[in-house]
Amino acid sequence: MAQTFSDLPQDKQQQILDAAAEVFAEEDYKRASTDDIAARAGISKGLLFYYFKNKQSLYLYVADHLRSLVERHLEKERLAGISDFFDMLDYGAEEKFQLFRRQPWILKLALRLYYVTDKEVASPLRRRFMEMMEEMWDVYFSHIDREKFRPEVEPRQALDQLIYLIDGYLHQQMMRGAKIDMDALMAEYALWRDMLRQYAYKEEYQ
Amino acid sequence: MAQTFSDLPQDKQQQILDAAAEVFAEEDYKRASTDDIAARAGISKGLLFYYFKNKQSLYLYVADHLRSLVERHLEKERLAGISDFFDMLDYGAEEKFQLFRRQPWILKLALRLYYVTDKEVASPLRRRFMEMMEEMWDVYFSHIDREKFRPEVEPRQALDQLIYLIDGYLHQQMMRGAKIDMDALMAEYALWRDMLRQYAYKEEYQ
DNA sequence: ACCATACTTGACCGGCTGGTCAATGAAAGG
DNA sequence: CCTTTCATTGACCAGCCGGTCAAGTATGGT
Repeated sequence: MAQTFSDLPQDKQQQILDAAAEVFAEEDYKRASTDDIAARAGISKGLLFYYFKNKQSLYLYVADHLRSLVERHLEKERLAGISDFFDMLDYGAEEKFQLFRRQPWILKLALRLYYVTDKEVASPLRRRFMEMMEEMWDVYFSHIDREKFRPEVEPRQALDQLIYLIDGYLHQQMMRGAKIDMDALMAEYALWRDMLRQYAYKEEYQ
Repeated sequence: MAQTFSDLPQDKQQQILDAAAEVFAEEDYKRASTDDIAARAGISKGLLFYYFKNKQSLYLYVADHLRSLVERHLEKERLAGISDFFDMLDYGAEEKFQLFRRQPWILKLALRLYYVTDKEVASPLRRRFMEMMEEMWDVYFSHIDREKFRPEVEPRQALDQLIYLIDGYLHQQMMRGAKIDMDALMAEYALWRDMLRQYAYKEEYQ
């Protein structure tokens, strides 16, 4: 976006961002039309392109906005006291589940972004997700207690596996066409966490 | 497709199917153009629409073709003798890895189809995947030895979890933009299988 | 009141693409 | 040959959509 957009009054920014997020959550990148976004935001298309160089940059802006929204939601203070890997997982999971339960559109949009394959935005989005993962690792997990792990198991690997499970599960649910049921997801999560702990932790820490 | 397409000589069918598969593997549903497909197949667009009612039905035809191709590849005789859940997993995995290693485009196309979000084709594709999963379950796993499982673990659940892991892993790899490394995937697979066995099987069958 | 600047509009353009169709060619049958 | 039937072509149409721009409106300073 240009300078100009961030100078707008909060509520007008919000109004445009909401419209864009809405349309981008409902439709494919290609099918999500800027006409539609402008109309829902109650502004002309010309103005939309006055704020944003093109559709792609609007898309990426929405993605960045979503990211910062999720990050802002996590209370960074509480996690300082957590040194157990699985406690940390629980903490992160709970915070996010809470957020998604309160504002389901966030999850809906996040999933769209996560599964985008359109070549015009896929690779910049990829980079963002990789960054987010790295940052998450650094902030949350880099100084957890490795002593509890079996020597042959890398904590990062265990985290990745949990991500895969969630990823695959959500994808499957999306394919079923069902609304994402947060309670069911939490139940599954608890199962996976226990399985992973059994696999990753030494006997005495189970 | 119409009657007419299946009456075509094999090599011409192949030529068109190959072109379509190629384009559909490279691009989004929306971006994959019928002009392009016709050109690559060496026929006119008019003829393409003479064979197929519309782009959607061509897409689904390609999907069905891929499915039958994969199914035909599995040797159904050998699996009759397998009653151990994890042996069966190994068997299925090996067969598919082999296929994908020999013809990487199959995996590439399959992934595109698997992650399609375009509303014009997403839901029919979904249905196909669900069917495939059910069929796979019936053929491969419905009569495996449940005795070895801990009573609280459902075999189907364990299978689903493995699927989630593979799904998530492949998606992550795609996001990295890397070509899918089949050897790395097999190594990961072996890990997951062992983890799952540890979790799902009674002590004495580990 | 005037002007300059910034904001806002919506008509418009051009490119792309799914799908159609009248016309042409080729085969088959008599 | 002639005719009927089928296969094949490619020009064409209509709709959609990203992006532009000349023109209009509001704002604020002087």
